[in-house]
Formats: sequence, structure tokens, C-alpha cells
Amino acid sequence: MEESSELQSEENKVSNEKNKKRKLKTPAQLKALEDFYNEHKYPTEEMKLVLAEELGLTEKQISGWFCHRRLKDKRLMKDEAVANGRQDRSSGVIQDRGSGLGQDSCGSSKHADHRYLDPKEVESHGLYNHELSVADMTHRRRNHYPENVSGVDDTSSESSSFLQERFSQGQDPYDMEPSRHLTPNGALPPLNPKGAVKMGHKPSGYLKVKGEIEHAAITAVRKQLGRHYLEDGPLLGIEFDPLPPGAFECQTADTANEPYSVANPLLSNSPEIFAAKRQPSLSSDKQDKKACQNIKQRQSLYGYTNNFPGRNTFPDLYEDSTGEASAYNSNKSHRMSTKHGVEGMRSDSASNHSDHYEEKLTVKQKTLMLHGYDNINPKNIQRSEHVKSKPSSSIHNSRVPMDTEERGLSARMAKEEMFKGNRKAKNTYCDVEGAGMLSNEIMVAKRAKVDMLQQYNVKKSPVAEMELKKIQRSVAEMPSSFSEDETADTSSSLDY
DNA sequence: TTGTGTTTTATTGCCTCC
DNA sequence: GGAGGCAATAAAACACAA
Repeated sequence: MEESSELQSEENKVSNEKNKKRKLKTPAQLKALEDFYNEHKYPTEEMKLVLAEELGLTEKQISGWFCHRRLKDKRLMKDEAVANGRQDRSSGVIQDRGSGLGQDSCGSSKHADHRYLDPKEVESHGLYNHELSVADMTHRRRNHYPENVSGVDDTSSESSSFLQERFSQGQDPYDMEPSRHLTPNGALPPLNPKGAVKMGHKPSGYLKVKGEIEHAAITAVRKQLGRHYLEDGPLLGIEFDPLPPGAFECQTADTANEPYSVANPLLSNSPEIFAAKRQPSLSSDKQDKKACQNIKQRQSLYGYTNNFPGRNTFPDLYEDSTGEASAYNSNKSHRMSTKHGVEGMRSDSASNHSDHYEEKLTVKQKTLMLHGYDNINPKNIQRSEHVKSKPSSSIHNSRVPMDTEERGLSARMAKEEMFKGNRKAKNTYCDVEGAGMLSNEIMVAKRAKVDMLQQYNVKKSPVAEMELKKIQRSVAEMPSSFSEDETADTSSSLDY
């Protein structure tokens, strides 16, 4: 009797704990979810299932998480809109917000959203993010949001190269026709034919308003920077030369000459980055492990292909990304980033770390590094998303969506970032490889490398898997001539 | 250490669409 | 009617100041 009652109570306990106690998602899970969310705000059931399987969660949890995440985004959007509204009034740039943004007053957004854009149709392609304001975009940029979906005028390398990246990695398969994102060299086709048709090529209505908001943001950033953007000159007074032959070859680290360092000397000395590079990855949660195991099993299915000839291979990327990823094992050590650093976290943690460090990486590296960095302090991500957009000097590097007058600037930024990314990636890789590590350090690095790989694939694999299916399907259906043409077209579009 | 505020997660009910 | 999404709410987990 006693035993049974004890058992019962224990069972109750367990079941209560199971049911009642909420369980925090592990950093890897969060990272994967966030990454996935960045790509697909409204995952299909299939996606959810795959995600759930990959992350060791239930579909319900996945659904719930996405639901809450969307709410969070909405809330943020609202806050940002309010914040921007104040700012806009002061700068006098934007007046017509309500008409375009479809602000929700606790639920009314439904109608607004549907009225201006069908979120389900649009959000999976990142268009939804156009509703986000600067701070959000800074964050989104970190997460490599594809923003230039409408083809409005964003020539930023961040978005395009990111998309190339995604496509080359097969990470955005769901809403894309396979042939579109399967371009051999990661060309960037129009993201969503539907969306493109819907949105048109000219910003109007919603996008127009958004552009105005962005303009205000740009204005604010400029004010913060206190420096002139030269219409045709280099970014922020940074001069850069045309890409010399052999620029992508391994170079010795020369941070002093790095444009970003020039622009942001402080960031290059960030102690967190320094620490991040040193600490091995210690994130070892059960669920993480489970997820990683799943990923491991799937890794054999998805060979990593470097779609950027002349760029770093995956292992190369790892050398950096591991360092970043490895730093996640001490929330405490990063707590300074929560409250004290909370202002502009999106731009500090997002830009601060990732920006200057990101600058040294190729796009692929950036993607990896982001994940790795996310792991450094997942709280940063979570919390940072609640940060109000406070102008910060680090925003300078955020990918502020551009108005017409920003095109030249963004184009330059695109080129420059690309250039820097390639150069620095090589540098960092060479640093790590040529640093003459001690054997155990190498071991640690390799181990972190594996960890990072696993974590990276947490995100990659579910998408990639479905990508694979879609490809197989579409290849079977697709006329060979069409696929070839498509390939040729898209590959040519990559040329810069 | 504790109290308080914030964030995240889980649950539930309602609404809309198919 | 079922499925999916949104919003409200509660509660746990977390961050931080006193």
C-alpha cells in the first residue's frame, strides 16, 4: 500500500514535473529554432515535424515556440514602431506609419497583416521582417535575414550573399522552387516569384512606408556616427582598393589594415571575442546531444559543398566559428550584456561581436559564426530581441535597409563586406592554422569544431533534408533543359 | 540572500480558413 | 468540424539590485 502510494506520488511528481515544469530550450535548440524562424515564420507541419525530431522536442512545442516567437516579433515590432514613431517625429522623416505598417493593437494586426501582405505567403521569405525596424533589422542582419525579397533596391551583400549562402546550403527549400536555390555557385534568384509578383519592384504602400522608416533609422545612425557618408566614396571614410589578384590567398593577419578595424578599433579588441576564441564549447545538454546525434546521423547524407570556389571550405570556417561557438558555457560571464549592455544589445552583441568579427569571415563563415556566437550567450539573442532600438555607434554596420539615396552606399558596403569577408576569412583561417597550437589546443579546437559542426547542422539538417526531397522530386519532374537554363541564369547573376 | 522585474514556456480559448 | 494561428494568462526560470 505504502509502496503503491509512494509510487503514485512519485509518478505524480514526475508527471507533474513533466507537465507543469516548463523546460527551457537548450541553446542549440534555441539557435536552431531561431535560425529556422528567421527563414520560416510559419513552418509547415512537415517542417515542424522535422524540427521536432531534430531537436528532440514535440511538435506541439515547436508550434508553441513559433507561435510565441511570432508574438514576440509582433510585440517587438509594435515597440519599435512606437519608438520609431517618437524618433520619426523628432526627425520629421516619417509621418505615415499606421497606414503601411499594419500596426497591431493587441491582435488587430491580423487584419492589418492580411490586408497588406499575406504573412504566410511572405514571411517565409523574410518579407515579414520588413516590418521590423532598425534594431530588429540589426538583429535580423545578424541572423542573415533575407530582406531584399521584393527586389526593391537592396544590393547589400549581406542579404544577397546570405541568400546565396542559404541556397548553396539548401537551407531555404520550402518556399522555393528547387531549381531556384540550387544554383551551383549560389546565385541569388528572385526569392519568391509569388511574392515578387505581389510586391512588384517598386516600393509602394507598405514598402514605401517601410522605406521611410528605414530612412529615419539611417538618419539616426548617421547622426550617431557623426560622419559623412560620401555619396560615391568609400563607406564611412574607409578607403578600399579594388580587389587585387590573389586577394583571397592566405594572408598574414593584418588587422591594422582592416577597414573595419579602422572604423571600429574598439571592437576588434573586444575581450569577449578574445575569450570566445579561447574557450572550447562546453554546451552539452542532453537534448543538445540528442539533437547532435540526430544530426550526426544525417551528416552523412548532406555532404557539405563549398559553392564558392576560392573561398574557404567548411573545415576552414570552423576554425573561427568554433572559437565563437565555444564561448558558450558561461552565462554569467556574459551577463554584463543583459542589463548593462542591454542598450543596443542588438547592435552591440549583434553588431559588436558579430560585426567586427564577422567582418573577417566569409558569408559561410558568418553564418556559422552566428550560430556559434549565438551559442556564446543565447540569452543575448533572446534578450537582445527585446531591446528597444537605441541608437548606437555600432549600428553603423547594421544592414540598414536603404532608400534610394542609400543604394550607392549599400552597394559599396556590399562589395566591401564581401571583400573583407573573403580576405579576413583567409586571415583568420591562416591564423588558426599557422599559429602553431599546442597539441592539446589543437585537440580542443578540433573538438569544438565538431561541436560546432553539429550545432550548425541542427539548423541545417532539417531544411536540408526536405531540400533533398524537393530536389529529388523536382529533378524528376523538371525538364532537363529548363534546369540547365535556370542554372545558367542564376549562376550568371552571381557575378559582381 | 532575497525581493522584484523580465523573459520564456505551457496552456487555454477564440477566431479564421478550408 | 478540424487545423492552424493569435492572444491572454499563469508559472517557472532567470537577471539584477539592495
